[in-house]
Amino acid sequence: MYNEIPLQNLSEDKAFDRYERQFKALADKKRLQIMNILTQKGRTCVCDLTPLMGMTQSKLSYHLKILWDAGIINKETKGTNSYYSINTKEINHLLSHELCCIFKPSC
Amino acid sequence: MYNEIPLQNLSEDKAFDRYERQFKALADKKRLQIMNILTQKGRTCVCDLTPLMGMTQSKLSYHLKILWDAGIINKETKGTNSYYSINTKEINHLLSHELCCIFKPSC
DNA sequence: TTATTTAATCAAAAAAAATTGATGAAAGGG
DNA sequence: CCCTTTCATCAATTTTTTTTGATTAAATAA
Repeated sequence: MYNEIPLQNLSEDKAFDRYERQFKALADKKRLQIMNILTQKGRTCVCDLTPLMGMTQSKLSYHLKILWDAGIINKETKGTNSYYSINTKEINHLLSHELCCIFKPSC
Repeated sequence: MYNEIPLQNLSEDKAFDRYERQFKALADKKRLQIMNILTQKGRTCVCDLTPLMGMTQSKLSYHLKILWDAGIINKETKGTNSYYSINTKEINHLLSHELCCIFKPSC
């Protein structure tokens, strides 16, 4: 029993992989706070983000990587600094207008 | 160091708890598939969902509870059967129109 | 009443994600 | 060149989530 091939899981399967990763990236309060700060302050470097988030640099880098891997934030390196910002297009694609307001400067 | 109170975390803090739980509920491919089936078939009982998802009843109940606890699906019991359906209002509140189409019958 | 069906829950095990502290790499400054 | 700053990554540990199989409860049919 339960060994039969499920009815779904053929084409949507791949698409859901991406959504799973993106929702997973947002499924953490600390990462939501990071998103919110990036929304309010715009492009921000890790050194400024660290005291704002009150977490160690190592932990912050870990969380930024998860958001970046999911494609919902952008990364830009200048000298020794890394600047992160919201990937507005991707966020608009994913979230409701109301929620986008929490993660978008224009609201 | 790192003992100072973060700038944020005062009012948004509570709000993000809810979003964290909802994104966490969506952050799993199996649960996304459940959402998609409920969208396409509408109100469905666990006994019909079980073969569609190809998973044990125990596991399915676990995942349904996570979605229900997050408030993104509705539950209705009739006799010994439990019927689940999308909470369209909550999903519209959370997700983009494009994504809602994947989780909404009307598209 | 007894047996059956449906679905929720529980405890233990397995798997995945987060935290910590240390190390390493790259860019600049002196 | 040496030193400092900034940030990413690594390995080990801790925490959280998921899976599994068994048990329980509620409704109902025989």
